Amino acid sequence: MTYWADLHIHSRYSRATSKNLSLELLAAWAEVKGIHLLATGDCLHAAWLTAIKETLIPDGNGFFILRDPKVVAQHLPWYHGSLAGSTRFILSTEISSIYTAGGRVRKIHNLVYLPTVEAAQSLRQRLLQIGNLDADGRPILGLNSRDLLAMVLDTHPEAFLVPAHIWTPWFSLFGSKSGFDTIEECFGDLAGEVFALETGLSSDPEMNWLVSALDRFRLISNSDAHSGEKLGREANRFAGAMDFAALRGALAGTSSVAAFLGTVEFFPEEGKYHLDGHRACEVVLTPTQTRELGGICPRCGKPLTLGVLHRVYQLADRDEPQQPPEHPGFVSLIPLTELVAEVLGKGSGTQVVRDTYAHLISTFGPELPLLLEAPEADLRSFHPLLGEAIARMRRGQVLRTPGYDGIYGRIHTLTPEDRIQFGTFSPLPLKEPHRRSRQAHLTLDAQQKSALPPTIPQTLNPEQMKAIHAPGPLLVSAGPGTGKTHTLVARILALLTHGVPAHDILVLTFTRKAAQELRHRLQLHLGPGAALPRADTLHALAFAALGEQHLLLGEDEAFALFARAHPEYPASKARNLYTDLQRRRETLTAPPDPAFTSLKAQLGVIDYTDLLERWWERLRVQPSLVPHVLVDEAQDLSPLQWQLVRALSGDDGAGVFLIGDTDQSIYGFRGAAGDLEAQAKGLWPNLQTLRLTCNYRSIPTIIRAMAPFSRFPALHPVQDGKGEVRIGSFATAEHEARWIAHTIAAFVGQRSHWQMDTADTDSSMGLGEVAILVRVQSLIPPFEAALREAGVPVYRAEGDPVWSHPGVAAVVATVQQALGVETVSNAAPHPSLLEAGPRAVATWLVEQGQLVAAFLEVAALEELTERYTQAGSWKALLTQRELELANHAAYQSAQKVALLTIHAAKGLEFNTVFMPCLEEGLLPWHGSSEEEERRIFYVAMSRARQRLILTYARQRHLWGRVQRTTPSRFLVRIPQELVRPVDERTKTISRQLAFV
DNA sequence: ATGAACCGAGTTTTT
DNA sequence: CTCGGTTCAT
Repeated sequence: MTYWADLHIHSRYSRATSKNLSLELLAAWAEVKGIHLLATGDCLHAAWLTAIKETLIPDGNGFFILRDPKVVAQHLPWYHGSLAGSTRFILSTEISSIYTAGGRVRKIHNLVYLPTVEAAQSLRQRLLQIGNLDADGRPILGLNSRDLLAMVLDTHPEAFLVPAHIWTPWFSLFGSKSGFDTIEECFGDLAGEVFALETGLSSDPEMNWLVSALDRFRLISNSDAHSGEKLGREANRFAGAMDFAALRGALAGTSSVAAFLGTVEFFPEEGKYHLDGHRACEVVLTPTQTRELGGICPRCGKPLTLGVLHRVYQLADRDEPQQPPEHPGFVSLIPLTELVAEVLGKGSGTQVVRDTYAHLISTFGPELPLLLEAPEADLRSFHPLLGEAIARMRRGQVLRTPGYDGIYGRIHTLTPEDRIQFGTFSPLPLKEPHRRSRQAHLTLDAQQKSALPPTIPQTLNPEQMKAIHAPGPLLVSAGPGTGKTHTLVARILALLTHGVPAHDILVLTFTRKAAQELRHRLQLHLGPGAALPRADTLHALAFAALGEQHLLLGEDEAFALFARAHPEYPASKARNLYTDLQRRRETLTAPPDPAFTSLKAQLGVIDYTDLLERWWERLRVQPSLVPHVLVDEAQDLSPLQWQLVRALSGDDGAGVFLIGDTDQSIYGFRGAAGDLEAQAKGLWPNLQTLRLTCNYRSIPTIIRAMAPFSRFPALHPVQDGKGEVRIGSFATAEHEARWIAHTIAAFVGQRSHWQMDTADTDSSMGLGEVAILVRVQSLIPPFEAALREAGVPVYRAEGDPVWSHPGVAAVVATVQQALGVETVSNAAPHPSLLEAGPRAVATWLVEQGQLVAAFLEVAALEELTERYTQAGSWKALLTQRELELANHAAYQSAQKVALLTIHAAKGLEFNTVFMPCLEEGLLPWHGSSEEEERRIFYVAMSRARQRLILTYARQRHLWGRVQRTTPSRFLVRIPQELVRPVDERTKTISRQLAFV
């Protein structure tokens, strides 16, 4: 069994606490929060200890339970669900030690845990000799930490001590003002008796992983709550029996039956001393920047106030966080009240926020599981913006404005643009989340071995349910918006629930991003620290399986080698011959190419297709079957990849689960193998096929408009919100672009100018909810220009904005200089790469292209690595933390109108989608197959939730010439009765704004 | 060998 | 139009 524990709170007898705090109230709040084990806090205080003895009784395992569980119900009148009164308590207190050591005044807070009331009374007796225990729930004693620990250990063999919020400046073990630099300095000969540390609200485990001296400690996180509302804002997850000895064993790492599974945390930037700076000078600096400035404020010339991050860096002996193998992970959260307050644009103490909180808890259950794993679709149907906010929080897509010099940091999930759009809305429409048929909760298999029983999401419709339990080989044909990933994740969780070990499950995705997303979602369900099934791309698995003895070529380098291997090919044809060869290798129709193959072998390099080919060869010689292989986006598999899936999963395919949608196969040019069902049946004739037909994304009108573009019967709409499909025609491409730009600008700027639909008050045009989707990149610039002219911020999916970060730019410049090349790469390095050291970085740089041309001749990776290393260490120039900060800063600008190719928009969704340039030759693209173009059209339409606006121009400046155009043949396929033309009224406004 | 003039086509993108 | 590749001229 697993449980959540909050091991640091205070009673009403501590300073600045809520005066109505009682154990019953705390128990009730713990239940609402999803906390199973709660510290009593203040257990050495006479009055609180009396309350503990009166209200609680020992549970026989070193914890305490309510004497009368029924009393909790009356403590939260706003909560209409039932409360079981099952919260357990652990006797605890925080002690503030103020003493002199090493010639300095030390102020240290420590947490103490005790298994029996007798132990608490005995410790109380001893500490009464030293100071007053009843003046404050958190006693202040002139007792040094080492001696306190000695007394604790002497009190009861199982009693233990945990240094509290170790990085805060004023009262902690490592505090910059009055702390120590090492555990040993603080605890002396007893340092070995300390096995856990509380990281506190302003640091997270990752920061602590910079300090190798902390590797041996478990890092716990607690709320330090002074009121019921604040319980569980940070908390710890444990597996194993709920008893004191097991808990202690889990934290000490000495238990074989209990385990510490990690924490939920605040985003540490929220802390008010996170970064360095000067409040008055409005100067905020990262530790590296501070160091570069010699610790002096560039504005006033006085020493800067150093933050927690700086203090961590001072004691750090690593340049990048390194997670010790025995350390579980963590998840960063924002308290639900804060999220609701942000969504509503109200203060977190207001009545409407409380009411909404109450409604959410009553609907979805306790807060922690809600934040961690409530299905996004349900949250969105409760309230779209709240769903979005929680989704962003889970992805870590939060806006972090780090705190400094006493100023609290801010964590937001919504941008100012979102605020403008949504801020004026009425409060949450308190409607029930859409009810999908709920099925009985799966009963846990009795012999289920997993230490951590995952819960299968309870929101699955009957089709999805079938897809989760049907035996393999199984193909699930999942149209757009039908809950593809949801179903995939649920199937994985069902396997785990039935006792399949994580390592018997392999999930294949097409992009690393998709793999990451899946791992993230699984982790959310399974909890931090749980064993996750392998989820990765075939290429990544092949790379790992083959070992890293070869340099992996980028596309350009591979082509350069191909051309060199075939000097007889005219340059004009070589590129085509190369792409043709690569596609034929993917489709298993390529004749051997000895010249190319041997040149690669000679140079010790491989290309991406080689990865797959070699792995397949290897698997044929040394089969290595995985009992359960699940394939996401199966329509994108090439025949070569199909063979690999088969090689991994065996001929009977009993463990094979494929999910995808033939209608969304738009990567034919890359060798994707056409008809999904035919391909799969070809490999496993006994394949069973299911289809998901309920679309949770789009309104009925859009779904009906999409239907003619699908080979399958129309999807069943679940959403019933308002919206529309519109078609507009314009005299010229310029008019089209300006109309779209002004339509968006007018709506964004002044809602009153929005005339498309006078009844419109929904959220469908919020910035960040609008996309303009085009067939080819070259169509993007005119729209970008028109939007900028209209003052609308634009997002273009071009290279990762992290490259504009000064630290990253410095690294790039250094590498360029050292290697004598002009460009390095447009792709962002994965943070894990930075941990892996210079060799990995060098390999990555080579993979990314441009560098191979310079280095193929010298070939040896060692030389590359050495030259790179001489150029200056990557680590010295850029820490992972800063890279992340840069990423987040970049994200602050991702809430804009998205201007994307349809291919790039695959898998995304928007409330409003504009599809311009719908002209023959552009969509369908001339020279492409009508089938593939049809699917591209379908993918684009199906991105829209509420509003889909299709436009074309009758005249377009293209390729240096003004061309007359004809409307796309696809437009007439849309049933005209569904379409509202761009009408006169709108045109009038458009004319004023845009037409000449 | 290098440079000017000429010609023809123009996607999508991940590993 | 713009880019790359080919061709033709020096």
